[in-house]
Amino acid sequence: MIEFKILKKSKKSNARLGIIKTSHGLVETPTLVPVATQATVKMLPAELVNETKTQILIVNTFHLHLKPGEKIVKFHGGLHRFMNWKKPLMTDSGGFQVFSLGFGMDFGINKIVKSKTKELIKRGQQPKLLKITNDGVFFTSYLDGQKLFLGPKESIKIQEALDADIIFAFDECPPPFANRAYLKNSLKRTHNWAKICLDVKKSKQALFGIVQGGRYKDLRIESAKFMSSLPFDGFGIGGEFGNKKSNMIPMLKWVNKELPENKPRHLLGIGHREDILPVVKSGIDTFDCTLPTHYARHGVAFTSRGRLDMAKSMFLSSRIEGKKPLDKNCNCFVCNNYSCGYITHLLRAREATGPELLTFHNLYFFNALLEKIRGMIKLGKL
RNA sequence: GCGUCGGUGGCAGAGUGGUCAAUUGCACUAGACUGUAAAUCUAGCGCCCAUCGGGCUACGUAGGUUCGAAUCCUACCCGGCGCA
Repeated sequence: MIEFKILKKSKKSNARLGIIKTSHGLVETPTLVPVATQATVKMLPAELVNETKTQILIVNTFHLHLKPGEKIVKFHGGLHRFMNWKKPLMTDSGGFQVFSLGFGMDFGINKIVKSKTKELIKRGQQPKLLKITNDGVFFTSYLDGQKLFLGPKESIKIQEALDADIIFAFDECPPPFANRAYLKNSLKRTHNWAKICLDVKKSKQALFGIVQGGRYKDLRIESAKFMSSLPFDGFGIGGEFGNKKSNMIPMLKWVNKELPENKPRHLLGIGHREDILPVVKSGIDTFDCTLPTHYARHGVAFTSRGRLDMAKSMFLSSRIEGKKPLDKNCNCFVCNNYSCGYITHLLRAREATGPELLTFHNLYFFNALLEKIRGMIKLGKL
C-alpha cells in the first residue's frame, strides 16, 4: 500500500510537489529513481547510494528472475533485506526487456530514434530472440539460451516474491518505428495484460499500470483513459516517443491530462539532464533512468558546467582543469575531496574507483538537482 | 673472439618471395549510450592529397638476387644466449 499526497500544484506549469508514503518511508516528489537492475546500483554499496540523496530505487524483475531467481530473493527475506536497502523500492515488470532484447537488439535501436527511419516493423512481425503472443512473451535467455516465458501472471508472481513497495504491470514496450497497426495491436495486448495483473495480484504492494500508444495522440489518450479506469495505485508512462524527442513533452501533456490527479505518475526510462525540467513541468512525479549510473561507468560526469567526458587527457594535464573538482557547485564527497585529474587518472588506469566516484557524484548531482526543483515548486518559481 | 638465435609501426607481438601500409592485443584519438545483455560498443590510428580513390616513404643499416623482397643472399651495426 502506498499513499500519495500532493502538497502543492504549480500555477506556472503542471508540475506538482508531492509525497509518496510507503511502509519503507517517504518519497518526496518529483524525484529521480536510480536504477538497480540486478538488485544493486552498479558500483555502489547500498550504504553509499543512501548518501546520494536517493529516495527510492527500481530493480528489474526479468534479470532477478533469471538470476538468482525470485525464490532465492524471497528466501533472503525479500529485496529490501537481500540488498540491504531500507528505503522504498520499485520493480519493473520485465516489459522493457520485450523491447530491449527483442526489436531493440535486432535493429540496434534505442527507445528514441534520432535518425529518420521509415516504418519498419509491421503488425505480426516478431523479433529474433523472443516471441510475443497474446498471453505473454517467450524469451531466449541471453545467459544460457534457456527458454522462458513471461506474461502478466508470471511477472506479478515474481514481483510479489521480490516484494518491492511499488510494482508495475507487465507491458510491451513497442519499438520506435512500428507502424500504427503494430502499435494498435500491441496496445490491445498491453491493456489486456494490465487487467490480468490487477486480477492476479494478491499482495498489498502498490501496482502501477503502464500507458503505451507510441507516437499517436489518439492511442496515447485511449491508453491513458483505459488505465485510469482501472484501480491502479499509480501509472507508468512507457514506450517510445516517436522519431523526435521533442514529441515527448506534448505526449506527456496529453497523457497526464487524462490520468487522475491524485495518483502518482512515473515516466519510465527518461532522464537526460535537459529532459528533467520539461518532464517535471508536464506533471510527472517520478522517473527512472540509467543515465547517471550508466554514463558514469563510461567516464561521463554530469555537472553544473555541463557533461564532461572525464576520460579525456585534458583533465589530466591542463593545469586549471586538472586541479579543480568535478563541480565546484557540488557538495558531494567526491567534489569535496578529489580533483578532476585524479578521477581522470583512475579512469585511464582502469581502476574501478574511477567509475565508482563518478557514479556517486552523478547520482548526487541529479538528486540535488531534483531537490532544487522541488524547492522551486514550493516557492512557486516553477 | 667463436658459435647461435634474433632485430617489424608508440609498446608487445604475428607475418617469412607477390593477395602487406603489414594480423592481433595494448596505448592513443573521436563518437555513441535515456524502464541496463552496457566498467560497454563503434570508428580512426606512417605521411600527403582525396568522394570512390590515388601518391609517397616504410619492417636495424648498406648493398645484392628477382618481373617483384618485411620475407632470399652478402657485409656491417645492435641485443639475448652458449662456449672460450
